[in-house]
Amino acid sequence: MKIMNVRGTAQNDDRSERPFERALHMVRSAGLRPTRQRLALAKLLFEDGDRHVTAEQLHEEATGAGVAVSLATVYNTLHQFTEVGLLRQVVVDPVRSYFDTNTNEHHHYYVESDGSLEDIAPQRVDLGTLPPLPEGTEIERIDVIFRLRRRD
Amino acid sequence: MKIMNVRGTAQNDDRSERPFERALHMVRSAGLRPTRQRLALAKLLFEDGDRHVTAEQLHEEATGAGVAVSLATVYNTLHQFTEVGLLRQVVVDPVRSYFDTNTNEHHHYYVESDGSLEDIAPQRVDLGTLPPLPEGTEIERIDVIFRLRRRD
DNA sequence: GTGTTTGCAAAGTGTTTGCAATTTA
DNA sequence: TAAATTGCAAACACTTTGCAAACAC
Repeated sequence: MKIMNVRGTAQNDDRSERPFERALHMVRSAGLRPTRQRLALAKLLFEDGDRHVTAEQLHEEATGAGVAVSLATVYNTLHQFTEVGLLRQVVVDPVRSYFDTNTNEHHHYYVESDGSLEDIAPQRVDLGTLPPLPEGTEIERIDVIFRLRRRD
Repeated sequence: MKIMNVRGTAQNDDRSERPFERALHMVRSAGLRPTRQRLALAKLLFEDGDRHVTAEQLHEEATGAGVAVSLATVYNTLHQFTEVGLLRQVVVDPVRSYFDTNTNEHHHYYVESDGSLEDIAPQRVDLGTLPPLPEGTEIERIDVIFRLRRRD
């Protein structure tokens, strides 16, 4: 079952389908060719609920799972998935790029010391009245990042 | 007039002093040797109210102002200033690193298309009740970023 | 003087790209 | 078969580092 959102980009619902079918269908309905690499990466990314990965991590994971994918392809795929709305890029660290499988509105906890990133449901963060925006601009998105440290 | 904040780091008040004196004093009270380069950079950074700069920008500015500083020194200085609390690093763009002369609590407007960054006073953003934090963690800082696009 | 800081050029990191070989439709 | 995609290695941009020369105290 496929769904298109307002911008016409593919949406990842349907957690119940088998991983492979699901990956196939997600890639297809995003308008991308279902290549071996894309399917393998989609499967890794989307079969286990919400995830936050770096290109390096995903590449190692794929390699470890016996899927031969070059790092360059992982980068390309992550960006393509982001463009079609299957992923969202999270900017929390000046050196690493994280990609989030949750594309809905939500916020993040970030523990810099171990690089861990966790979702916060949007209704847990109430921004109240929005501040006046600079002339001639409109909001594209609001990111709220709780930067945490481990106690002790 | 110098002030130390709770963490014992130097604070940049005293906008009224002449730029050079001010720079000298800020660098000194931060426990850094007042070298020609540090003073020149501090002067550029702090003489004109709140600023957001990248290393590259500051380097060009210094060079343009007739101050010979190597880019490596600019990077080192920006990080040293950040460590001692004179600057704060703002993470909004996966490729550029911004440094903010406003080290007090506040938030940001960011227009990705032109890389412009603007402060939002903390009292304009009311976060209401904070969400429950992951076990064993505490808040270091909360970043709210309004990602904007230009209308038209 | 002595320890700190600088500049340079070289090395590093994460990421992107050009292009031939491969794969999908 | 035609167009899209991949992989490799080289190129990239930004940032850090090693070490000798310059500088602050």
